[in-house]
Amino acid sequence: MSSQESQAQDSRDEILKAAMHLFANRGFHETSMSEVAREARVSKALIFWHFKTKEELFLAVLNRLLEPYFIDFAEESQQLDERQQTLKLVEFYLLFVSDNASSVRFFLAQLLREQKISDALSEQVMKLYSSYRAMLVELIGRAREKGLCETGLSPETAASFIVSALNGQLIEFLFMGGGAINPQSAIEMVDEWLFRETHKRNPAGGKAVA
Amino acid sequence: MSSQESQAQDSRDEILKAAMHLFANRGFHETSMSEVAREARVSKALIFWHFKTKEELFLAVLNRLLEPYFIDFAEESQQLDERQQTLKLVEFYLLFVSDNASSVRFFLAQLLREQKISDALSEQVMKLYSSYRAMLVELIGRAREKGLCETGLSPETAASFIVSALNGQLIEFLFMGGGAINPQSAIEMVDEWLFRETHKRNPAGGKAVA
DNA sequence: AGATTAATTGACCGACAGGTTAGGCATCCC
DNA sequence: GGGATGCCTAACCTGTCGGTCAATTAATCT
Repeated sequence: MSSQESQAQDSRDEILKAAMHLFANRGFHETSMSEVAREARVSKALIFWHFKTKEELFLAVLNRLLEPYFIDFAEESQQLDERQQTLKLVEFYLLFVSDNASSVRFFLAQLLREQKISDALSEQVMKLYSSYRAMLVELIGRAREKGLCETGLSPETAASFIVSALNGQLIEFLFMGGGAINPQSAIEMVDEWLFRETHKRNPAGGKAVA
Repeated sequence: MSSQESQAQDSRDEILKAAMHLFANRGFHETSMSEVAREARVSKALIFWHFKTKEELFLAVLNRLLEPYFIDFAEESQQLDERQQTLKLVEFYLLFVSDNASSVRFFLAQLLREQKISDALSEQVMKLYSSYRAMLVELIGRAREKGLCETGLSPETAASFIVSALNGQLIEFLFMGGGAINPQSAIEMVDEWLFRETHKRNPAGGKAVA
C-alpha cells in the first residue's frame, strides 16, 4: 500500500469514527456533514470524496459497527457441562452489550425509527438474535435430558424467557443510567431459576464461569 | 366558551394531532413545521401562534401522549391476595404496552437520544417506572412475610428481575414482529418463579387474574 | 523532469429549515 | 357603530443543510 493510499485510508477511518460517534449519539438526521467534518478534522468536501452521499456514509458506519457482532461462541469452552455453558452464554450476552453499549444503543435507535434503513439492518440483527436463542434452546434441551435442569417448561419457552430477561437487563442498562452491568446477579438468577437443585448444591455459579 | 375560543381550540387540536402523528412516525428532527402545517391544514404561522417554538409543540405532544400513562392501579382489586395482585400488576404492564405500542415505541426512541428534550421526558417516565417497581417490591415483601413466596432473593432483587423480564417482553414485542403480547405465559412464568409451591397447588394463575 | 493521477480544500449553490412580520377578517365589549 | 382583541394567513428573512466545483498539493509513473 502506497503512502498515499494509507493516508487516504487514515482519513477515511477518521471520518468513519467521527460519523459513528455522532450518528450513535445524535441520530442520522440530527447529525450534519459539517459536524462530521469538524469532528474528523477534515473538510466536508473530503467526506463527499470518500462517500458519495450521506446515506452511503451511514451504511458504511452501519457495516463497521456490525463487525464485532459476528463471533462464534461455539468454539469456546467445550469441556464445560451444559449448566456452565448456559451460564457462560448468559454472561457473554451481558458482557457484550456492556462492552458495545454505544453501538447497541445505535442499532436500537435505528430499529425504533424508520423502516427504510432498519429493514436491511433488522434482518442481520434478527439472524444473530435467533442463532443466539437457538444455542440456548439446545443447551437447555441437553441439560434437561441429563437431568441437570428441572424446570417444567419446554426448552424453547425457557430460552425465550431468558432472552427476554437479558433484553430487559439491556434496556435497564441503556436507559436507567446505572453503571456497568453486573452479570453475576443475572447469572445467579438464571442459575437459580433453571438449575435450582444443582445451584443449591454448588452455588458458585457466577465464579465457575469467569 | 366563545365560538372564537372553541375555534382556536379546534385548530390547536388539529395541530397537535398532526404533530403527534408525524413525530411518532418520523421523529422530531425529521418532521418539519411545514409538514405539520400541511397535515393539520393550517398555515405554518398559526402553529407558531399556538406554540412559541417547535420544541414547545413537541413537549405539548409529549404531554398529551403521556396522559394515558397516569393510572393508579392501587385502587383496583383490593381484595386479592399478594400473589394475585402481583400477577395482575404483571398483566397490567403487558396489556398496557401492547395497547400503547406506538407511543411506547416513540418514548423509547426519544429516551435513546442524548438531547435536552428528552430530559424532561425521561424524568417523568422514570418516575412511572420506579413507582411501578416500588409497588412490586412492596407486594413481594408482603407475600414473603405471609410465607406465600419462597424465593431466597430480596424483594428488591426479585422485583428488578421481574421488571427486567417484562421489559424484555416489551422489546420482543416491539422488534420481533410477532403479533400481540400474550400475557398469560409471562404471568405463569412469574408465578412459577416466585410462588412455585402455591403455583403447583393452584396453577390457575393466568385465569384467576383475568 | 514532466505528465498523470489521487487526496484534499475553500468557496459556493439551491433548497428548505425554523421563525417573523404585517396585515386581513371575525368577533367581542362599550 | 367602532376601536380593541383574537385567530389566522401569505410572504418574507436568515441560517444551515446536503452536495458540487475549480483549484491546490503531493505522491506515482515514464
